[in-house]
Amino acid sequence: MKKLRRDFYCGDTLSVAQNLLGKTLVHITEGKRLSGKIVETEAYKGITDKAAHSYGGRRTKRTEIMYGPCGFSYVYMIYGMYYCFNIVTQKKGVPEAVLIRAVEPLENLNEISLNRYDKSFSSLNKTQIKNLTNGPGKLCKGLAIGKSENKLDLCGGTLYLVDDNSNDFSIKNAKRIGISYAQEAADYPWRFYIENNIYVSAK
DNA sequence: TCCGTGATTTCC
DNA sequence: GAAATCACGGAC
Repeated sequence: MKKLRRDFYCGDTLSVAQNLLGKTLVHITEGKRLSGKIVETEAYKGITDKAAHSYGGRRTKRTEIMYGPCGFSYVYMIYGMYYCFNIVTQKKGVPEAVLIRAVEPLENLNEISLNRYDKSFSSLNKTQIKNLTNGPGKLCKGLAIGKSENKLDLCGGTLYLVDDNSNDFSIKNAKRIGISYAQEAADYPWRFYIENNIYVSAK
């Protein structure tokens, strides 16, 4: 169980997005350890990617973190209600990132359940368990990732990834989700997921 | 399958 | 100021 070092996050964003699959996302909050295995990611290739917040070199207070060094978190709010968790890739000045779309909950299932539903894990039905963290907004709520988790160094002690040597799966790719406005970029197969994992948000 | 929710950022 | 937005849950 080794914490991933910064060089893991630095480099080609499409490669990092695939390498992230099977890794464990850990959030230490209020003395508790919440974690889940990453099963679905999407790559956002900055300047040339119409679906990215940083398309065309757009640089604002919100996107500033993407221009920094790799291995930092980029958490943004969407539709006024939900957060999405991204990992900044590439070197300083290149605003690319990987969106974590879904995880399989691993540790402290009861805390994750309370965060999501205000109900204990043992009271959940099958559908509720499946829906715990199978989407970008859901996993942020479940793992308690919000505004205060933005701009964190993933090489620190609060929010980080570990390698549990989970390699026994095959990777599928597909079009990204929810970006039909992005014209030709909407068809790029930059979504990656673990085949046959029930926590993947869509097939 | 569709629609209301609802806040932050960005664009004009 | 207005529009747009990398979702979700519940009503049909």
